[in-house]
Amino acid sequence: MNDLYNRIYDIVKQIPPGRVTSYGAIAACIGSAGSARLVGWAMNASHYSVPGIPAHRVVNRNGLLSGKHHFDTPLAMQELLESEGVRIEDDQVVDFEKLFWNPADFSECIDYK
DNA sequence: AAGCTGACTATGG
DNA sequence: GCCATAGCCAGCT
Repeated sequence: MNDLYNRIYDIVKQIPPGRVTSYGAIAACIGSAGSARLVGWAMNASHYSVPGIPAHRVVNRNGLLSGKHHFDTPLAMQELLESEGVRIEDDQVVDFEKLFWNPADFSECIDYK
């Protein structure tokens, strides 16, 4: 239900392919705005708790693949993103603003059930 | 129990 | 425009 992690998982799982979002957006979505770190921490937890979390679609506000080093291989994140059509340049998402997916835009966040 | 760390962000110099 | 500092929550040592 409304566990912090569950909200994050739910949002991240809703990220469409070829799209990316930022930790801050998710944090704001779950109501823990300012605690973007929790999102990253939750991602790390989900990594071994709930597979199927496209953490590679979550990058920092700069569009940088900050979490790539936490994947099985540092290149896994980039490979996955490129596989979805997202171009990566210098560990950074190209056209990040255009590919940015705002969870609040779908209102599936705080307003959820 | 107390302190540090961390896949962040915003502000200030 | 880039480097340094502060604020934030949760988990781990």
